[in-house]
Amino acid sequence: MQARTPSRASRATNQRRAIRQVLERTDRPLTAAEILEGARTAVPGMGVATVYRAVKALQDDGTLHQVELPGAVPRYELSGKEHHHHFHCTSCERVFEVDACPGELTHLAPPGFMLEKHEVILYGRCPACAPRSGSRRRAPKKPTGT
Amino acid sequence: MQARTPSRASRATNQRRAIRQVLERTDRPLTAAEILEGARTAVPGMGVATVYRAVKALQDDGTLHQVELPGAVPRYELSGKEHHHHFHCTSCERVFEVDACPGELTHLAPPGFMLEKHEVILYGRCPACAPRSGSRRRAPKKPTGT
DNA sequence: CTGCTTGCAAAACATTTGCAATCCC
DNA sequence: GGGATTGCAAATGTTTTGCAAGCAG
Repeated sequence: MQARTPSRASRATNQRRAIRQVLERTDRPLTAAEILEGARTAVPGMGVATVYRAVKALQDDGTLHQVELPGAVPRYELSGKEHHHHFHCTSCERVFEVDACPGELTHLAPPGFMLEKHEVILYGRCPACAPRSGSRRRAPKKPTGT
Repeated sequence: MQARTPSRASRATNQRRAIRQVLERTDRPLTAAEILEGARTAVPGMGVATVYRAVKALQDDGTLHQVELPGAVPRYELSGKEHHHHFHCTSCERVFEVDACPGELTHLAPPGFMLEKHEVILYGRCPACAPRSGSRRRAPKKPTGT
């Protein structure tokens, strides 16, 4: 009943393509700085502003999602995933996806408060930073912001 | 084996006293801006830097505690409370204490991850912002930072 | 007095925005 | 060609820090 709305405000540029690819290649939410670093391998001259603007456009676009964590710079991950939470490594500061969820938490809200949603963040050591028996993964590297 | 260390780096100044009082009078975590506003009724000329430095000193002191929430400016609350979480009102942005806890969440951590602690944040409407049957409390007022 | 504290202003960070040049369609 | 997009730099908003003056002990 309606032709494709061609008025998509989003254009396919090299930088946006690069940004999306970085997110697709990684299995964890990335900070703007991490995205920039990764995207620059494809588009060397990319500036910070572009990352922020593209990330915003891709959010409106529904392509990606912002992940806000306590006392940390926001991360971005591709949309389409099911309800999940995150694990924040206290050593390398990287954030990982956690597909589990404690479930309904309505009963935790004090009387008079209307619960709309919840957020659960787990803290600890990721496999690469675990004290012993650490699996051999990427070397930990702290993101710029904290 | 050692006398009381009198070298307590913390002195009792009007501004620190004022800051502590503001926290004591309020039953919810406050932002630096909220603390400053409240403390200025007692010490009119107080500057922002003093709030941040005092808050830091009072943290080392063990007097208060920093509450970090996703995408929000940090709040501060008095220490000594038991393990609890927070409710972040999506309307007035104020943060409230929640004495409940979903309990042990070790089972949520993916294999290979060592869980050290967890954080649960509830979002929704506080009693003052609830759509209907709202109890008559302080008028909502958004804090400066977001 | 001694040196921790304070207020002011500048600095540090992360993110946003103005603007002219550039690229997509 | 026209408008969305980009890079640069300046602007924001929040927290930190340098420094000289002030206050607590």
